Amino acid sequence: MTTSRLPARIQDVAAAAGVSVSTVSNVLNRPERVNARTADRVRSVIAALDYVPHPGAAGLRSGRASSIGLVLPDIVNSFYARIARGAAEAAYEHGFSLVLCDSGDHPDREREYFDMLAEQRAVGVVVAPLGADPDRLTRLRRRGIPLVLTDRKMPPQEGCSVAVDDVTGGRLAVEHLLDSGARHVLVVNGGHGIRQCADRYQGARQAIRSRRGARLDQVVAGQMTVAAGAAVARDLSTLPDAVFCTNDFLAVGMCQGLTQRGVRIPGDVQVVGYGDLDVATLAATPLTTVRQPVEDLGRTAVQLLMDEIEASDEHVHETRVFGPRLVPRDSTGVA
Amino acid sequence: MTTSRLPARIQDVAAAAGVSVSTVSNVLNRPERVNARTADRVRSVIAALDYVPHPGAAGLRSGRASSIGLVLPDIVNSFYARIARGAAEAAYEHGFSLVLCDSGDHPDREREYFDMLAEQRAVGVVVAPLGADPDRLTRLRRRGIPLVLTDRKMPPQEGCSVAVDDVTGGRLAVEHLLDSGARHVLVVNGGHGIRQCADRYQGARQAIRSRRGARLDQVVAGQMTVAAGAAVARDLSTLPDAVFCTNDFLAVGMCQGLTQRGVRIPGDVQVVGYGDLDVATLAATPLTTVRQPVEDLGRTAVQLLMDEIEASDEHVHETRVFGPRLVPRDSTGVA
DNA sequence: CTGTTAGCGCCTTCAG
DNA sequence: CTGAAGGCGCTAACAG
Repeated sequence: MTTSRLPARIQDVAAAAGVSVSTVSNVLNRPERVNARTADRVRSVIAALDYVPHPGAAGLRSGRASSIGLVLPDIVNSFYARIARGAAEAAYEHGFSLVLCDSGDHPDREREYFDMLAEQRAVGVVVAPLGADPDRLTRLRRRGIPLVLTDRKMPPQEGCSVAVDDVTGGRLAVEHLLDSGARHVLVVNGGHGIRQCADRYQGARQAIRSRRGARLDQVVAGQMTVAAGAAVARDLSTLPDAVFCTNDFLAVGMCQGLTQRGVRIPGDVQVVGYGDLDVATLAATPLTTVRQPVEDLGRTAVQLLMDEIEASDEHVHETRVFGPRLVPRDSTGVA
Repeated sequence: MTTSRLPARIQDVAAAAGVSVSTVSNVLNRPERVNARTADRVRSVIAALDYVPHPGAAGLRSGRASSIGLVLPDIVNSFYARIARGAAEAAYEHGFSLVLCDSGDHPDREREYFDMLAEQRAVGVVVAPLGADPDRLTRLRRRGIPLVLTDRKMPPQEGCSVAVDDVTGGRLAVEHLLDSGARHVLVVNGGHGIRQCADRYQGARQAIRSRRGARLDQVVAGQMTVAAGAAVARDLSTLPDAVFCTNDFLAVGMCQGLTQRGVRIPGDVQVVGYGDLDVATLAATPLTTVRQPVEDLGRTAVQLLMDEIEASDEHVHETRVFGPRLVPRDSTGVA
C-alpha cells in the first residue's frame, strides 16, 4: 500500500483496486455499466480508504452543483425558523446542502447574499423576500438561478412560490367566534399595508357577510406587539362579544388588557389570535389561534426547486397555497 | 464583442481586456503585481461582463474552500436560532458561506451531517453538540476539519469552544433576590443531569452562602415547561419569599400558578427566570430574568474558527466564556 | 465492460 | 510586469 494523502482521491482508489479512474467513477455514478465483481472490489476499496467524492470537483466537471440558498429576513423569528426547518429537512432528503443567508431585514444585505449565491453557482434559491422590490429577484433569475418565493405569490411565468392562505385563515377565525355565539366581532389588525393583515381582514368580512345580524368592526394597532394589544384593550370604549387579533402577540396583549379591566375571557369576551406562536400556548389563558403549516412552506419550496432543477425541460411554475387550521384553546367557546 | 457564455469565465475577461488569464487572476488576487493602468482596464471589463470568480473552481486549485458548517439540534428553538444569527453574521463578514444542518435532535442525523460536511470539504464546523458522545466529534477532527463547540466546554487540546457561564448566572439571579429582601429562596430546577441546571444551582448556592441567615431549597420539576412550573406552584405547601426558576418557561408557569392561588408577584413572592426568552417580556407580569449573550456565542465560534483556519500554525485552542446579565423587570423588587 | 483522453474554471510556478 | 503551461479531483465522451 503506497502512502496516499488524506483525504483519499479517486485515483488512490483506482490504484489500490487495480482499475482505472473512470471505472471507479462509473461504479459510483453508473453501476450498471460495470461488472458486478469489479464493482464489488472497487466498493470494498472505497470503504477501506474511506473515500468520498469531492463534490466541488464533481460539480465543476458535471455542471451541477449541490447547494441551494435560503434567504430569510430573520432566523430568530419563529416563522422563518420554521421555514428553515422544513427547507433543511427537504434539502437533506435530496442530498443538497442549504446555505443560510440571514439578511437581518437589510435589503442591501439581501442583495449581497443574492450575489454571493450567484457567485457560488448555487443551483437554486428559496427566499422569503424583503420588501416589495421585485428587481432584486429578477436579477437572480436572469443569471439563470431558479427561485422559489415563500409567503408571497409570484406571477407564474416568473417562478414557483408557496404561500399560506390568509383569507381563509381570517374566515376560520371569525367563523369560529360566530359559531361560539358572538355577534359583534372586533378585528384588531396591523396596517393594511401588510398584505397578510389585509387578507385576514378580508376573510373576516367574508365570515360576517354569511351570517345574519353579525357585525364587524376594526381597529388598527400601531404595532403588532403585546404592548400594542394591551393598549387597544385599555382604550376600548364599548366591548364587543369577541376579538380577532391578526397576530398572537396582539392577542396576548388584548387578553392581558381585558383581564386587567376585570373582563373575563372567554366568558365576557372571546379572543382568537393568529399564528400559533409559542406564546399562544403559554399565555395565562391558552389562546385559541390559527395555525399555519409553515414547515410545509419551507419543505415544499425546496421540493419545487428540485423539480425545476431536475426536470427543467418540462417544469411548469406553480403557486402552492396551504390552508391554515383553527386551534381551539381556552380563550374562546363560552363555558 | 464575441458571444461568450453566461456566466462569464476568467478567460472571457482576459480576451475582452486583451490580456492573459493569469493577469486577470493577478488583478483579483495580487493587485500589487500588476500595472495600475492594465489593472483598471481589466477591472472595468470585469464589471462590464459581470464576471465573478467561481469559488468551487478556485477552491479546487487553491485547496481552500469557503463554506463552514453549523450543526444544531433545532433551529426553531430560539436559543439555537440566536446562535445561528450570530454565526451567520460573522460568516458573512468573513466572506464564508454557512451551511445549515438541523439534526432535529437525532444523533444519527447529526453524524450524517458531519460526514456530509467532511465530503464537501467544509473548512470548519461550528456545532452545538447533541448528547455526550464525543466520538462523533473526534471523527470530524481526525479528518482534519477544525471544530468549535458551542454551549459546551471542550478540553483545550481538542479544540476551541464557547460557552455561557451558568454558575455566574445562577449567582446573579439569587443575589438579586436577596438584594430585594428575600431570605428564603426556592430553586425550581430541571434535572441535574442537565449541566446547565446543575451549574445554575451551584451559582445559587454560592449566592446563599455569602449571605447570613439566607436559606435555599430546591425542587426538581419533571420538565422545563410552563405546565410543569404551574404544577410546582400548585403543589407548594409552604411559600418561600422568592423563587428562582432555572428557565423562563418554568418561571412563567410558576407565576401563573401562584397568581391562581391568590399570591401576589412580586409583593408576596418574587420570581426570577433564566434565558430571557420572548415569553419573559410577554408574561402577565414581565419577568425578571437572566439574559445570555447567545448571539455572541455564534459570532465568536465562527471567529475562533477563522483564526484556526487562517493562522493554523500559531493558533492555540481556547475556551471563551461569556457572562450573563440580570434583566430586572416586574416580577422582582418589592414595590 | 474497461481504459484513455480531454477538459470543467481557476490559480500558480516559471520563463520571458 | 505579463504570458504560457500544468494541475487541482472529477466526469464524460470515445475507443478498444
